[in-house]
Amino acid sequence: MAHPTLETIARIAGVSRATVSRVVNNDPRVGAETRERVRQVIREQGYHPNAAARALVRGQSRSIGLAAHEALGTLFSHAYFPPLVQGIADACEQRGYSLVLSPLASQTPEGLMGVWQSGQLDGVVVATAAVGDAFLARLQEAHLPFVLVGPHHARPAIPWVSPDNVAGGRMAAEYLLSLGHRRVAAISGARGLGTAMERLEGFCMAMAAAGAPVSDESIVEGDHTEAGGYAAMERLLSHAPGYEAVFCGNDLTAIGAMRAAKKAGLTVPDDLSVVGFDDVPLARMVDPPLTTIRQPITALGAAAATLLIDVLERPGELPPNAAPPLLPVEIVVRESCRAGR
Amino acid sequence: MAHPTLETIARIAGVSRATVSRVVNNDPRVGAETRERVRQVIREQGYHPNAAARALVRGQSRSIGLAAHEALGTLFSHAYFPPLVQGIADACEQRGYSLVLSPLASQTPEGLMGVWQSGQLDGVVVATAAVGDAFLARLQEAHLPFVLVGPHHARPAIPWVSPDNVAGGRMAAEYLLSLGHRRVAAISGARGLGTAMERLEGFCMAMAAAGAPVSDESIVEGDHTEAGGYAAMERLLSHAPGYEAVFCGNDLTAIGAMRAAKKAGLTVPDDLSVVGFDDVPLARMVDPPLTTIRQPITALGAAAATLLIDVLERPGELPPNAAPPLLPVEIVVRESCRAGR
DNA sequence: TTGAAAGCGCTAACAA
DNA sequence: TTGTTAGCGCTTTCAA
Repeated sequence: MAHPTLETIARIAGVSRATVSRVVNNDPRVGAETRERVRQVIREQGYHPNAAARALVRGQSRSIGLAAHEALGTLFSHAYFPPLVQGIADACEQRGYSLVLSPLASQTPEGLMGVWQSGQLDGVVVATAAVGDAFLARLQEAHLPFVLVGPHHARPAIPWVSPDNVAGGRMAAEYLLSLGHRRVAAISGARGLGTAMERLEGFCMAMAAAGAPVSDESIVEGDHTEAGGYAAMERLLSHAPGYEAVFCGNDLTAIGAMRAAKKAGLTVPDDLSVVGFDDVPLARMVDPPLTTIRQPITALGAAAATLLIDVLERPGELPPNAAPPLLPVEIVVRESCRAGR
Repeated sequence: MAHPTLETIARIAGVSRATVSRVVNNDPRVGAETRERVRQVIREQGYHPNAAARALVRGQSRSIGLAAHEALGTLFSHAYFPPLVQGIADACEQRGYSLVLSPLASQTPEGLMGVWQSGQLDGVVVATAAVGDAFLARLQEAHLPFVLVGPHHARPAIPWVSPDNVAGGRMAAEYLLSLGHRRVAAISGARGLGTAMERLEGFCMAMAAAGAPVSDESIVEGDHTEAGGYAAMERLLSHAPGYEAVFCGNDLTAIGAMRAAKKAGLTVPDDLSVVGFDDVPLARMVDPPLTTIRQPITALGAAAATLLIDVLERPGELPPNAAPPLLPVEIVVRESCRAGR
């Protein structure tokens, strides 16, 4: 017998299907003796409830999807994505949910809608910093619950989780300031990217609070890639040299910036202090090891999945406007900064 | 109307459920006019077939799982895993399958069996180098089709895909030999790990073919981690110094070995040439950039998923003993090797 | 505490 | 070419 069904168990145990179902679902309304006998048969026969049948009758699948706006091809090469997936997977396991990766692949709107509307998923974690509004609209149209990873202030009813980017930017600035640096530049991520803007905001706030100069010139736009960081640093160096330190919107940017600094004959940290953001594994391995703001990415993924599952299991219970908890970040001091003067 | 069903569409279009089903499944036995009308209604109503109902009646879910023997926590920190997942996901998308990540999380045998036996998955890709025999036995017991990523010769009936590790080991040795080195050591992965043994085998074959010495002393066992590579290199240096080059079982090992060499006052590549295996992203970023054997990891994932889906869709069609195609590897020459003498 | 029966949304064998 | 019908394996009233 490859796959016994409820019926099989019921017949062998001499009870009805309903009773077996109750036993399987821990319904208290079953006699102790009957329960034991049924359990015994279930064990003997190696019975496991059929997921599809359950999903059909219950109207939910106990699985959630992971969606990303970017092409799948690039996702797993980001240092960011894998630990995020891990956090999501951890939380799913803990709550007894399956994690389905497919919908992030089907990039055509039709493909996406097909998956989303098929009832295969109870909800989805949208793991992308730059969520297009069209994407969100489509998601809402699908009547599929979802949560966002990353800050989102435009549509208030959407639940989201995020690291405390503002605090991180502030920490970076305060650290550099504490080292005695005054002329501190910043290479941000793309304007319009909430995450990047928050980090920059924290940085600027701390600089302003200390009376340190921040100008249009001292802040250049990167794109969160190594190449972007390199290019941005080159621009910084050519247009307005003389900075003692630079705060970078993420680690890749910082690594690119260090490469450009080296190329320009500067030594990090002797001539230029550099602070990154994220603490990707690479950060500790570059030369010099990068001082950076650590983002709890795995925790972020877990928080997102947990929030989603909470929404799924207790619909309407969470006040949608409740401010989501910001996950704490911390500074990891390594060797890319040195005291000024 | 949140979710129209077949019934809804049938009623509106004035046909039977069967006809709608035929249209949805592209069954040719539908009149052109009827088909068009039904399609129209489907579009208007935003109908999408319910996945659970389909899975129930068809007895298959069109989704596959990804299983790993190791703890989930460590998986996504390996440089190897993310691109593998990407390849699998790519192939899944192409064939219209969903990829479910959950089963690699539930580490208890009961948890695993629950998922595997629930019919939620049509098959699973087992992505782990060191598959325990108990694990395989359990998998077979579940009557769930699966394929292995990585070489597997012990149980012949199990389909697997693998990079050409032997050729890779040979390439590394031949390259080092061509540079004029004779005293070449090797730091392998764990004995008993098929992948590691194949790489070493290729290396030894090429060395032997060239009449270069290989001894028990010149081959030490690592564990495919950076720390393991560091420790192994230290051992090599203390017990039998004077090697001109070292072939490492993977890149992490090579990076650790380079660190140990530096620590011992050796310069890479001037005093010691180092070759790695895998070509993880890190390989190009370390100093000096690592010469290594590139493994097509994403292609490997895609091949595994494709093979699995082939097995699922054409049961019995593939001769189980057919030698699986070995995916080609290539040497990536960077700056960690220098000509000898 | 237990069972009978209806039905979740779909496919497929059989009829017409 | 189309419709009727019988389930797929499960949960869940409603009765007993």
